[in-house]
Amino acid sequence: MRLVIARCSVDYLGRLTAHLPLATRLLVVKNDGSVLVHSDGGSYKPLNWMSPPCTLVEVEPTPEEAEAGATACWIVQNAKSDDRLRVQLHEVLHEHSHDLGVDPGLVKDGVEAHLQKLLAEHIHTLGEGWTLVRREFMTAIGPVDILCKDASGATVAVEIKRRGEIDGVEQLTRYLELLNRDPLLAPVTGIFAAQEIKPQARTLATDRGIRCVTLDYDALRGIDDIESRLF
Amino acid sequence: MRLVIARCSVDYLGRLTAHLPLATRLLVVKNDGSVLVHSDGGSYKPLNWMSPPCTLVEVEPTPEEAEAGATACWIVQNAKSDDRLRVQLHEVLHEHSHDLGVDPGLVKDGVEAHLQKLLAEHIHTLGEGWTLVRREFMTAIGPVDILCKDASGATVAVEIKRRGEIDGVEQLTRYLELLNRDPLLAPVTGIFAAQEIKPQARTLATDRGIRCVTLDYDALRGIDDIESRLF
DNA sequence: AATTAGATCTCGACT
DNA sequence: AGTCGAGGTCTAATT
Repeated sequence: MRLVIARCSVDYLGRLTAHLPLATRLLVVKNDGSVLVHSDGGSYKPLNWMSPPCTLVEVEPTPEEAEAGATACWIVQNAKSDDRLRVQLHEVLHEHSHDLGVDPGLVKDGVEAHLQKLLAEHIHTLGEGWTLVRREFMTAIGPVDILCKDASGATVAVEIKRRGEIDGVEQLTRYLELLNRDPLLAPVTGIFAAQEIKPQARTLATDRGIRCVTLDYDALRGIDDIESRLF
Repeated sequence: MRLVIARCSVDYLGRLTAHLPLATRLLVVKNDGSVLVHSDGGSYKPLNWMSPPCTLVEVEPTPEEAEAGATACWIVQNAKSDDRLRVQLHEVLHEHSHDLGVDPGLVKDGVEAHLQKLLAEHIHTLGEGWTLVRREFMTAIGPVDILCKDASGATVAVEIKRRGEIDGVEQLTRYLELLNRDPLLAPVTGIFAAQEIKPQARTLATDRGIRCVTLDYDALRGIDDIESRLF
């Protein structure tokens, strides 16, 4: 990894064109040739970048660029597309290279998968006497998160999201349409379950007769802990 | 901006929990307190990070952490949520601070807006004798990208995407439903136009009687160039 | 390899 | 401040 702090201007040419005027920025060149251009603010997204696989070549600035003050020019070319980054270096203020080695990588504990597992294990939180049919119930257009039956034995399809938005309701609607064509299952009703449900999504769901349930992740985990302590 | 290359381990606690085992990484601390943890590969996304607004405090490692080799510990706490990053520093290999100042920001030239403009200007590419009604035709649920009339005078709503996926078809369907309630416009048919249309989206659109059109950005630009040269 | 759904999405525009 | 749509999305899982 090579770190350069420099006064520079940057041009990107590819799926769009973008230009960064002359300013002081951090340039990170990774081992795979990829480049990040960061300013001293914003979030983790760089102002500009080139994704691997790509190659960096250093060229002489054109007479016009040299006239404007450029001392060097990087051309970063993507190997698969014709995306290209052109960095004009005017003044290098700091430079350091270091070999980091290979990273062991991130260990994650997901949320939506965990929510699905917890809710499937405690399906009675949806209603007294409810029973699980199965998780990831397969249909022609994809898996339904949870299929279960209410106390009367009627089928219910549950769609789970971390944040419930309008496209989640659309997705569940498509599943319900399909499931209701199956005489062995019909009539199938729907539950839209999420940690947080956006007002528009709630309105659309309610309008379509889909029940909305707000999931409390910590509470579900709590139930889980209590029950695992009991048994 | 503060750059640190160090052997470190990182834990994130917030919307999910994640752990990075001990390894050599780049730590970037920006002026607003935000932190990026980068390895020497991957894309522009850091292995782990904390978005602003947040504060970084350096604390003594716990006895257990010190035992394991930690010499310092950063706690990066988000100011609005309870997201938190804990960085255990085992060995600092390089450190450098630099004031970058405020960045003038990125100048962009978008694609979807440009596609919409080009198609509106050359609406006849959709069919002989077609005429533009208007771009961004406003409805109660949002603007339709392009409203036009075919050679027979029938109204057509066009939804434009760079990449045509299923939710774009859903969006156009909602517009068509609404537009067809207006007796002055009905019957309104739909065109789903994109540089690239995913098979599932094409199937759904076709099933609903929506015509799919693949847009050639370069060709449209070409027509534009030729016509501007002619006139 | 291609497709799809999720993301600690991020980012901007608009209400 | 919240919502919505787009992204040079990126990324991981699955077909």
